Amino acid sequence: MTVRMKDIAHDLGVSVMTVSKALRNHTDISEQTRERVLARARKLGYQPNWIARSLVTRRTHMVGLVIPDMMHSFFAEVAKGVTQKFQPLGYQIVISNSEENAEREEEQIQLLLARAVDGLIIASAQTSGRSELFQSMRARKVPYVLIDRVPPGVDAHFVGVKNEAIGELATSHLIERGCRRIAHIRGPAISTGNLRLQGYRNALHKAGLASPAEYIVRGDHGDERGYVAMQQLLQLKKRPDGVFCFNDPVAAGAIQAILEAGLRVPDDVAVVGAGNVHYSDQLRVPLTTVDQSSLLTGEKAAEMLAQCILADKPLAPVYLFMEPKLVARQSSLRNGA
Amino acid sequence: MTVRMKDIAHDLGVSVMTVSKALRNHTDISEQTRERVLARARKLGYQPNWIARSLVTRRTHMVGLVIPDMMHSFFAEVAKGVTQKFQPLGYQIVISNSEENAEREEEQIQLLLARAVDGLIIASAQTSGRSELFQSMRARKVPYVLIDRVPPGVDAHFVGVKNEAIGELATSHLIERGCRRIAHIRGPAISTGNLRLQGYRNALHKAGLASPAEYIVRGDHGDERGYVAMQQLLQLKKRPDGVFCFNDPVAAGAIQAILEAGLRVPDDVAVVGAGNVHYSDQLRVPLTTVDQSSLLTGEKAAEMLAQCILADKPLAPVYLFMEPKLVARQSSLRNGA
DNA sequence: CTGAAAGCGCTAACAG
DNA sequence: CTGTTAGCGCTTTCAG
Repeated sequence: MTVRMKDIAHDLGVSVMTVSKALRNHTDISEQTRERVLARARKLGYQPNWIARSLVTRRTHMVGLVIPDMMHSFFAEVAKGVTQKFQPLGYQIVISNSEENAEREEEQIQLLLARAVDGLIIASAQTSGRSELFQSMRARKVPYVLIDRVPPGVDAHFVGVKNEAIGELATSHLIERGCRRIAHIRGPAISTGNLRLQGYRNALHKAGLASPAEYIVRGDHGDERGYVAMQQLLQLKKRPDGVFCFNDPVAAGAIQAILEAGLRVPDDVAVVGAGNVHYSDQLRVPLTTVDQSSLLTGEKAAEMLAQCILADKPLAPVYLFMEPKLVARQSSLRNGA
Repeated sequence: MTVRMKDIAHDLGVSVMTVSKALRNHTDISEQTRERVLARARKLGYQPNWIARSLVTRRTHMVGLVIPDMMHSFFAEVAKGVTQKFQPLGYQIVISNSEENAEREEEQIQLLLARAVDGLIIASAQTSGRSELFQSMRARKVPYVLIDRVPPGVDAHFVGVKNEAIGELATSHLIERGCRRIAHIRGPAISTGNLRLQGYRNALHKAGLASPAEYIVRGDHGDERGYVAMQQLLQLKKRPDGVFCFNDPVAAGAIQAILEAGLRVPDDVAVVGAGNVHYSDQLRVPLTTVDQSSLLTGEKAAEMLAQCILADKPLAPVYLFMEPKLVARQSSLRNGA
């Protein structure tokens, strides 16, 4: 069976308490007994039982990470950032997949709370103002940090990119490159999608360009949807000469549709994505995109959460909005300006 | 504070035991009291404390997943498969990143054991025969399933692809397409890398083709390494006309090197990868690759582990080797045969 | 410096 | 059907 402190104590003829203290480097233990305990522990291959320890200390040294899709390379990168920051602190990460489903997200969070994780990092899939969930979390005093998306009606720690700026950067870039009929394949109706759309509109407005309603089509997250959305755009009488896509997977799908239609990228239609996923420079047409510091998002969220956990009391919410950066590549490289 | 069973019991004037049984739908509780308990629990927003429960039941309903790199889309896909299978069973996944480092892997596994996970799924980074780790796991009777790689000297449940077949499929394909000077950018010195190399050799041998030593260069996992390795190959007097790359990221790097050298893919050099990562058909040159059923790997490993956990005693090791499938795309589409 | 007492929140086993 | 007793492995508190 597994060795317990009791076993070590028994072997050495000391009390369990002595063992406990020795193992945790308490000061009020003689150097000699500490050595004896440590030696014995090593020989028996003792591993502390974290379950028991957690029950009394009320610390599990686990943090929950709730994301909508681990296959999306943005979230994978965030997860990596979070892990990198927390692993050295002795924390482990429990990952939950909400599959972009608000109810499942809620279930998973409840489960994580039942497991008494020390904190949570959440890329929320909530769309309507179901803020009870977050209120109940606050009531329980479980620290949490939101990332990427701002659920409606929630006021909490947040780390993400300036989404409106993404839309503006991408769209202005297309304008500079000489595009005049600029479409947008928009994302889902959550903060990221809405704000990028808003940025797109701002940029067009500033440049005095029109944005006809039919130039805005729904693309969601995936590349299949981007493909379909682009086909739709290509059938318009006034075909767009530039498209800003919600994210890189959508843009990849859009490019495929354009090429299949016998058109050229960027000469006939220029394309800009967002996210700068790590293979975006290796796509059929190297993709112009807007970098949103995915890894850093994970790292910053982890740091924030770690602070909350250490503080051991609710801290005033901190909002960290990161500045996006345009990464110009071939998909928007046209004769234009 | 958080509500405990004690609170419900006190409110209702019953014992904690009654509450406990009612909440877990034990049979020997009257319908009436069960209702009362459930109602009260709901009103108070009671959540069972899994820590306490785990301490006595010795079941945590957590499984550990140890992988070398969560950014590599193969492992992300595996993780997704594992999660999909386990989430409905009420299990949660603790993910640990070994960063391809054997010692860190060992630490992480020890930590997971200390957390008393019910089981483990491991893509091991062990290179030398340090099998003590796995022996100690067996001694502790923690069920575990290995995936993707077979560490030397370990005999345990396994799910992975037939790596030798991958090498044979890819290389034979290049031969069929008319390549005669076929190089290999090999992976790391673990089972996957070694076996794919072996398959490459087998195929060449069967076809009576030579495999000069300088045609085999080290590429490891990443695309930067594939890029460098390819540059090296391009400088040989007898330039290869076909390259089988350890995996798709490496192949992407190789293609980049070829194009930058002013050569064409596949006409000057044909390229085949392995893994069929989800963006491989959208690369600059759509990549011929060998599919290894990543998602299925995760799902099957999860099923296997779930069985072991349910069985509650050591089961004879089961080895599941999946059949790879060639996915022919443009990067190998040449005039050849 | 060491240890005895008490308890974290829950459940298994048995008694009523 | 309900409750009592005991204890999971550990730590906190406080007395020697």
